[in-house]
Amino acid sequence: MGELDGARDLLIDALGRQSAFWGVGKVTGQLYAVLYLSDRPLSLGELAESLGVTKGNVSVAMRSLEALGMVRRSLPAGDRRVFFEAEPDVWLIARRVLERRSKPEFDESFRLVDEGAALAAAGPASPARDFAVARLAALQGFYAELDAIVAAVLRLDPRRLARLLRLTAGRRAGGRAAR
Amino acid sequence: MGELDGARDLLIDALGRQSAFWGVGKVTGQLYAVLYLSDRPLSLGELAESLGVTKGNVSVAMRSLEALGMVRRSLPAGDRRVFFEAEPDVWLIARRVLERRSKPEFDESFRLVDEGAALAAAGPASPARDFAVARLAALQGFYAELDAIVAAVLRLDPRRLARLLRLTAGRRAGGRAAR
DNA sequence: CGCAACGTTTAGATGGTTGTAAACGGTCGA
DNA sequence: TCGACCGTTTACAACCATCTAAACGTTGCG
Repeated sequence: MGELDGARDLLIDALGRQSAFWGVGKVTGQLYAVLYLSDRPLSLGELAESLGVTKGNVSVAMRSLEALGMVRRSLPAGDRRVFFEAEPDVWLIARRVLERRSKPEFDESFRLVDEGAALAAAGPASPARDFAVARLAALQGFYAELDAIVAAVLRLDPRRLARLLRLTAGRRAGGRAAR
Repeated sequence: MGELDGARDLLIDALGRQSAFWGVGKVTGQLYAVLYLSDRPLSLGELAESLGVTKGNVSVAMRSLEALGMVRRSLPAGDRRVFFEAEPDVWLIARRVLERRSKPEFDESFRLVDEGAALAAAGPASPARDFAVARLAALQGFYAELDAIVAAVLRLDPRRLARLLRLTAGRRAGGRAAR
């Protein structure tokens, strides 16, 4: 079991870094790592002990994980404890996070840029205004393209998408890689 | 000029939100917004005044913006002031940020997962080990696919990429009109 | 009943980030 | 060479997120 524990510690480190980097808190990712490698659901107390943190800390972190759809809660009959198990489909998780967390923030900026572009276009003509209008139009184009990419990532089968992009990248953008 | 100022304030808000969301600090994005809409380079003092923050604050923020390749510094002959202008290619910026900031963090996690997978595979066979090995293999697949997507975004022309993905998405799911 | 186990909530400490204010150093013009 | 102007750096204050510890409410069991 030594190697398994070592592997688990490495994953705890890896996912803890990731979750901290994406602004979701360190223990959040660490808890997911523990559940991801566990072949049975774990109770809140077990999770707390496995990371050496308090139950209160785990309690709030699990709420975030549930909100992101990263874990499921199960309540066995005849047991007061609540058990958690990891959602194993990491692509599903990535899509959900992108959709529920990044997308709204992104859309709000998009809306503000649209509003600003309309406002600037309504102003009296001047060199400064023309410059700003052109810049805002370029920014709108960027947002639109980014939106298309995000939409594709959200809707396409990731395996197919990765292969498609690998092919296109290999051909240096220009070949027809359809099949 | 009223409409222009309004539009500028909206962009300051939009990009300030974005930069704060991506963990780069609020004023950083705000400063870029000011420069992005300015038809002439601005000095550090002008930037500080336009946002109502101190010059010291602007000084450090501009350092970050330079490190990300989001602004350029120009030193006109016969003027002690330093002037800044925005890099206008937002796709170029997005790619650079993805490359210099997200990619290393992502690669480090990838490496740790690889290491963990190798370690787990080396351990004595058991149901728990087989489970963990399978899970880690799935995670490695996820990272590999994600890597392919990121590589494509980094290398392809964004306009072509957006169109390609729009087409593919349209063929697979219902057509999605651009905004 | 009363106790024990469990998860949740709250108050407080702690650390990291972000901003200000002011001292500092360098450079140009008079 | 003096003085004014700029940008940079430093020290410090304010804030926000995160964690712990402990009180709390609930539930099952003897």
